[in-house]
Amino acid sequence: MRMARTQGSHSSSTGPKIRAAAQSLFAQRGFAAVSMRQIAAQVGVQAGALYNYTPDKQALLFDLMRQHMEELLSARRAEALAIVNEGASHALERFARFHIRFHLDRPDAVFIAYMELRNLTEPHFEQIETLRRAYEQELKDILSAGVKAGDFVITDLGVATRAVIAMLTGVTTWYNDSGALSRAEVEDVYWHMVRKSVAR
Amino acid sequence: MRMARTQGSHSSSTGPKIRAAAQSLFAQRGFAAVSMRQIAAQVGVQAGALYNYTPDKQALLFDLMRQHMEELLSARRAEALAIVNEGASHALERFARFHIRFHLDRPDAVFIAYMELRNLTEPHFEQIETLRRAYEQELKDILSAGVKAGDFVITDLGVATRAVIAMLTGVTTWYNDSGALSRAEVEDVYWHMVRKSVAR
DNA sequence: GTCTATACACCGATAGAC
DNA sequence: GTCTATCGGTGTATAGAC
Repeated sequence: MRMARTQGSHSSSTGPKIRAAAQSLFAQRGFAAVSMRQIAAQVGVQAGALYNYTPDKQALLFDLMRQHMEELLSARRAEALAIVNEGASHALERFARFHIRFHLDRPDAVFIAYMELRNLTEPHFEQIETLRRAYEQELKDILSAGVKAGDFVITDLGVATRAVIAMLTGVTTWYNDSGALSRAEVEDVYWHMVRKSVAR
Repeated sequence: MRMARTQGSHSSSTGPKIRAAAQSLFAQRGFAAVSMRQIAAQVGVQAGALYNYTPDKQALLFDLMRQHMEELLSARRAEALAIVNEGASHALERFARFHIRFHLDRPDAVFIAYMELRNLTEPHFEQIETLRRAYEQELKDILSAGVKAGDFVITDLGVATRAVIAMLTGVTTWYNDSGALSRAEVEDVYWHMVRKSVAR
């Protein structure tokens, strides 16, 4: 039986809307628990229409994660490029504050990037992992330079890099804008701890 | 059509087997992506038999998480009770090494405890959260005592507590027994960083 | 580009035999 | 306590009209 068309936006902005809806739902409930029908409902289209924008559900997840990681890496590199010849300690402070700020600004994307890695197919996983390692390397280079300059004392460079990132990223699991501390105060607290953790 | 019985263990150990299978599968693929049929297949029973042991799928997840958190808390308290009158620095070292050891020994349970909180119903979530806060308090008490004694300098006690736990728990995301570092070496590296992060 | 409709598979949970 | 069988629902993805 043929039915009259009941809705449908024919909008050229459907693509971004799908991405936004998927990001919000994936972060809230998890990739596996969200259906294409739920994403479509949030956008205001039927489920079949989503396949004009993504070959499948998993590719939608991958696009979100890749965009997030590329944004993270390029934002970091842009900030690093703007500064030249600063000491290792200032570079570390810049990295720590950047990391906190960037992550607190994007709670949904951050959550997905950390929780949904196992839902990527192998080639997609590899691409995300490459981006993650490149970002990690940014911090590793700072720590390495600080050790060479005698500013830092670090037992194992790789472990220290991951430890600092884990500590900083942890802020996303508890920070709330309506809590007792402002973002600037949180940045300060973490920066002091990071600084001391690699100090002489 | 009635069929002949084809398998079924009638084993009294089915309960533990179900828990083990669920833990392994939930950790690998995520709670929402695992079906009761898959768990049953790994145990060697039919899906319906699982409901002799759990009222529903979500209660199975909760039991795993509660057991893990209770084990974590009681193991920590048992170790703390065995020691009296040690300084804050030694207490912190003990906590750091305990945390790393306990978490590296239970990668599946740890992964589930951190990733699947959102799949708990509200009353179950509250119970797990209470246990998590009690464990966090163990570290907070150590840090607090160290500040009072003048051993530590900490800007914000709550943030520092969460930062140290996040740093230590991070070891589970990369450590591999066949890697370059032994568990003892990893403990040392993290302990040195934790110690300095709260130092004067 | 979106719709309606549907193919085909799988889901959690339950009923009742043994 | 486990089985077989099934209920009612939902899943991803696709086909074809407009």
